Amino acid sequence: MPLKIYNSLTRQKETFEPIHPPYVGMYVCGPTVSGESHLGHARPFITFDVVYRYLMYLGYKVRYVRNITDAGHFEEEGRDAEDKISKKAVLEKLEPMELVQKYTNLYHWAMSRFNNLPPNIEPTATGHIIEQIEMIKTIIADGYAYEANGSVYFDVEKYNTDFSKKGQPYGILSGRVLEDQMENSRDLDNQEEKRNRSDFALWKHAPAEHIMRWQSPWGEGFPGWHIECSAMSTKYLGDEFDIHGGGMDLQFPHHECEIAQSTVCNHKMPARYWLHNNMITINGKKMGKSYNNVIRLTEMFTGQNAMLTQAYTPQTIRFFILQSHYRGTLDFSNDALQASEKALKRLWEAHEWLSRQVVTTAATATDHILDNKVKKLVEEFDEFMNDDLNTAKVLANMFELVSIINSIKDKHLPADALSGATVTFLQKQLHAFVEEIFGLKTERTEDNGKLEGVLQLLIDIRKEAKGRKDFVTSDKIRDELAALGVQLKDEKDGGMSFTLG
RNA sequence: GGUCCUGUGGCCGAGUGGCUAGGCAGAGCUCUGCAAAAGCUUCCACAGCGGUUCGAAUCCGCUCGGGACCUCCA
Repeated sequence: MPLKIYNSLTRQKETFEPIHPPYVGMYVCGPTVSGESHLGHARPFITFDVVYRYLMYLGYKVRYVRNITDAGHFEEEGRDAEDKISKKAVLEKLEPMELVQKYTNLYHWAMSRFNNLPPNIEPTATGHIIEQIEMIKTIIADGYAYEANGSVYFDVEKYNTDFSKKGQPYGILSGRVLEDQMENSRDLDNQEEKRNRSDFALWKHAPAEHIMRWQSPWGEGFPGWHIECSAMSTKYLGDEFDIHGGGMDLQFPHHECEIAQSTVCNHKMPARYWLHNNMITINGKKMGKSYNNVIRLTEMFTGQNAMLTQAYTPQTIRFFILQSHYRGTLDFSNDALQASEKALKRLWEAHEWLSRQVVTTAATATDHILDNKVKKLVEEFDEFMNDDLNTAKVLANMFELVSIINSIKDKHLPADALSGATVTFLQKQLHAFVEEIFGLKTERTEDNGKLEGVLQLLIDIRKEAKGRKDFVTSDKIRDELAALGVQLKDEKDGGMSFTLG
């Protein structure tokens, strides 16, 4: 069964066929580094990290490009005509690039805590001003943009008229009809510069107080909201590439404008498959700055936010996101996060135990029904992922397997119930899906060597105490370690294990 | 106002018309020096009304509720 993904452009699931197999080009809209990332931002980056990992698992050679927007984008267009980044820089008495660097660093730190793989190319908007200007020049030359008072606007109506004939009207992605837009578009300042209200800026004239500014054929200014993605995706992935991703809220106008710009310049729809993840909500409302309900990632990790009853690890959040399908909304709550925390721990412990088992491949199964069930559950991992990346269903199967693994571990099921080949297959696929594709990892990593040695010593002493029925000593060790957050667990075979936190 | 999505058990969440998703929480049991962990069993469900169908959470209609986009937004 081949990979099928839901294409926002056609509004249906389609079989994924790369333009130039085995190569795959994927562009994902990255962050605007004018502030801290919040929980909502985590979703696309984790979702598309899993897409990236899964494509590689399937054997594709992927070039994953995710930009950093470190220039442009208005707080409120026209009102003070001030660049968001430069505005904040003034307030904080910082150099714009100092601010950009600070939030870029924070963003990279959060990405690595989530165990997101770095993209192959992470281009910045400020590093591609020339490419953007060149693209704007082409659009003007082709007659789809015009200059007004040092700014350049895209002529949406002309584009729509001409490209509707080619089956690609403005609004093709979001399903909007330009005529409706014209009537309902909100009143904005600087409208008088535009020929039509739906026209959007490619280049903005910089007023005197604007700090971030570049020379252009139209005077000093800075690029418009959408042109950077067109310029950078074209430069690194070509006129036509495979996958374009981002949050659903970018579908309009951002991705719609990207399509228009790129199509004029390159005479092609830029991407074949458009993937959009849904929003994270909180109390049913989208988490976003306009709603004043964001929880920043640093707050998630420390618990320092009034909406949080505790801190959550990056892996808990990653698991939480993977438990739902990426196209549905996902509601945040402490209860839900706590459930994820426990579930992840259970999954991880079973996976870890199983991966330590040495298997005799030649062994045959004594329980053929169970053996077949396990094989089926594992084989379905691929099947579910191929059905529009249904990570939730894969996890459901994993938990059925966790029960079986734990039963064997606790000797409720005989060790030879499964064939060696099945156990090896299970080990291999669990490793592939849990670690390589879902990108989950254990939280306890560093300085474990010495600590584990000390713990093992305590465990040995406790075992000896138990052996001579000195429960005062054994309970003391257990309880005091528990108070420090180290949980000891007696196992069936007289062994003992521990978990931190 | 326009376009679209959505309503699943205490909570979160999958669900291709017919077969208990799964997780967390609750109850009982097993194991255990006691716990914890784990296993087994179990409770709780498809917003409402009507229609199609042998059969609907799943298709259609209506009603009610929630949300997103139309403006920077992941």
